[in-house]
Amino acid sequence: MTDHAPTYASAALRELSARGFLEQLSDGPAIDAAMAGGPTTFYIGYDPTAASLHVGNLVCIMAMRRLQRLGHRPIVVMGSGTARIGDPSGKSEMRKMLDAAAIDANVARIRQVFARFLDFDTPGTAAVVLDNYAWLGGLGYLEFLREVGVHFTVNRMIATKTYRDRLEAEEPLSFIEFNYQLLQAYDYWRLHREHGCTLQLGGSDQWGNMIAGVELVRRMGGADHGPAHCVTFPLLTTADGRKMGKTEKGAVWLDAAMCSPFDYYQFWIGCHDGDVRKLMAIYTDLPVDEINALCAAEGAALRDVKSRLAFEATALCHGAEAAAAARDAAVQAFGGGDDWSAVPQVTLPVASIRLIDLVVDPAVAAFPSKRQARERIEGGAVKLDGEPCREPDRELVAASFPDRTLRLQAGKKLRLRVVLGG
RNA sequence: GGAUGGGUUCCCGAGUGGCCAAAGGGAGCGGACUGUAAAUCCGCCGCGUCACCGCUUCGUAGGUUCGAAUCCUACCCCAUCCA
Repeated sequence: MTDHAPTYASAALRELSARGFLEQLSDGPAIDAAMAGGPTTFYIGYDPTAASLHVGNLVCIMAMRRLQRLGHRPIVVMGSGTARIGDPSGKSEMRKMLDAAAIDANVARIRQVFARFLDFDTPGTAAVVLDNYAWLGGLGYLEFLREVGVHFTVNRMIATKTYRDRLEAEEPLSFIEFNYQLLQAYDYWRLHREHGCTLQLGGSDQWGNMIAGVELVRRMGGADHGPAHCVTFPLLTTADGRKMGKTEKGAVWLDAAMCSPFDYYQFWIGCHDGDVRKLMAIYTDLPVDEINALCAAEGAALRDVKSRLAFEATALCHGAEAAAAARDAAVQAFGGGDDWSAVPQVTLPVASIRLIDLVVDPAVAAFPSKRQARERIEGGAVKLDGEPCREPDRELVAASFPDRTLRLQAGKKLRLRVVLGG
């Protein structure tokens, strides 16, 4: 990826390249020239198919942040319209269709995430959020076919990876999904025409859809703002080849309600040694030189570099205060401290409970089944207030703990304050 | 349409009538070690108040048998080859 990195004239591409963002460019030299020549309006689309974005999506958001800081103008497109269709890219089965209410609820929550990463105020480069339902919602079928449909050949479409994979696997590709690419291309055309957008960014699985947009803009004769381009970013994997951003508990969400700052911080600090530099380059604002200097550390010193990574990343997403709290909590919870005030807390509405029942309670969910919980407890995986407890049947009585609160430690990762009674 | 081989627990993959909840490997989890990392070693790895008991599982539905993942029947799906 960084093998023969070309030298770019634009600060934008130099920055993205140096930080490991670039995967494919529709026309590198042209993009470089355009961005070197002045502010470029670019966009990324997000389909609100979940209530929050996760760290996988964050790659693109950080790229937007980088570009905005270099004077370019971001447009975030919330795909309320396209979410009603479902993008088949990278999926082997049709996604279940979402109803309008669910989509609207998702949009409302996701919008808030962007406020943390992008600047919505500075005149000239302020980010804007648009919703493609605004132009897709009222689209007339005949009109759309005549205006847009004529520019696509089915021959060409089924040759693209997204559709070809599905067809070759002989998995059903519904007609509604087959239309997805046209709608995304149409988004680009509208943004180009009405907002002067000349660059689309996205994950590498979006290449086919994005190129379709680039071509549509050209065919629609929209040269007013210069040619349209697109750039993709790599799908990040960890040093041992796993998809970035997944943990045992699922995706690492950016919404504090779905993934606490404490857990978010833990996600970063738990990364592999070999990933630290790459993650810092993409997920923090630290200058490349500083990252290189930090990552020169070896052995145990890398631990401090990781905590820096975790702090920076958490601060961006949840604010410096929450990040500091997460860091302090981590030091306490994993460093043998007693002050767990910043560690996540759950309350169980009972005056007493057996250890095994506690540990399996949905609110705690330390282990997947009672059988395993029993085995783990007997194997010494659980500590209460710092003391190992190997008795699954031990009755925990609220009154015997200060403030009816106990510090629960289960396995390597889970740290929780448990309040009994309520 | 025909032939042959196959569908096994998260994945790969053994198992061809009882000793099979099902070898082995991977992943995962827990413990030790450590740097909340890696490597290594040990343990666990369907569910259940749970050691030697019960329940559910080996493509689906039936059948034979005291007893089946293993045999029979039909059906579905996959791979390769032929037309």
